[in-house]
Amino acid sequence: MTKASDDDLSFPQLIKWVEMVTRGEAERTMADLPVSSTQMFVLVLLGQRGEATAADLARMMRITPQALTTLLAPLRQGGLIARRQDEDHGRRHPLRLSGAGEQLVAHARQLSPGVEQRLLEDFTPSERKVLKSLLWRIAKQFR
Amino acid sequence: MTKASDDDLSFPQLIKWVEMVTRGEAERTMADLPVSSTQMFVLVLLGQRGEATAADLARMMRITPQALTTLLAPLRQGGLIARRQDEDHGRRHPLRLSGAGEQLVAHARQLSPGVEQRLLEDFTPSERKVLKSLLWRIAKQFR
DNA sequence: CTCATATCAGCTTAACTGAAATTG
DNA sequence: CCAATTTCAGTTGAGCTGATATGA
Repeated sequence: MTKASDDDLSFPQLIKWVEMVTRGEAERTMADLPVSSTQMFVLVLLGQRGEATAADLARMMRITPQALTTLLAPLRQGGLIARRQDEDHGRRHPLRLSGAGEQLVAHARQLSPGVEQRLLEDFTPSERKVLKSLLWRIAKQFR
Repeated sequence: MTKASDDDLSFPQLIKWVEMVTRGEAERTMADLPVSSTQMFVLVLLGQRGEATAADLARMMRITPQALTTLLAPLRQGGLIARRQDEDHGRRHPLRLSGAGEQLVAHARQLSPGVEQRLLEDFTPSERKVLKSLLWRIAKQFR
């Protein structure tokens, strides 16, 4: 039995640490992709949603709509995202992945298991499943 | 049984999402503290270590030593970190929390349970424990 | 009028690369 | 000479606030 070091860090700090090392690992693995890890996350969320406005995405990520506008700019400019005019609400512009965007997300997805393997090397399949399921329950609240 | 939506996102993306919403929650809770969430994380790591060089911290966080130098600047300038000269290795400068740094970390720690409670509202105590223990095992590899 | 959406402008912070000095 | 540590300089990305325009 180790000396209760699980409690040395609070939940927000633990998440921060794991995110930093995961991002480090992922960015080295996906260095040749034309988007940053945050931009990729926007694409992934959009792919999962099918269609969403910029305001929707900002709420899901808990950042300001302004921050999302700047995140979106290079993605639109790179042709990864398509925008249409909402028929009923003139101010809303629903977004979706373009064909190129879908391809890029699919490509990134193929690289993910390698990242996971390096970080969760000593986890059993069951432990991995439990971890992802618990994380998913947190994220889901912001879907 | 829900339709296996746990697999819709890869592990790196799940972590990214949870970190973003956690950071959002934590920064609103700790808005009056004089450091950002990343700066606080440096302080927390240092507090846990007792003493560490800038190069040590950079390795733990998987960022470049240069990035860490810039993170450190406001912390040293704010008197939250003390630096000493290593007797044996002239180039090494071990760091530790100052009294003010320790106080600030302790204060932030008091605010953490509120953040955790809002994010893990529907988690049982046992589920919270499992989650933190699994996250800790990932982070530990970079200690 | 008010609320939501979208976007422009300007700012700060947190990363990066490249280069240099110092020490073992 | 080489490797590790620290730091300076310059750059980019990702957040923020404030302001503005438009539409339901």
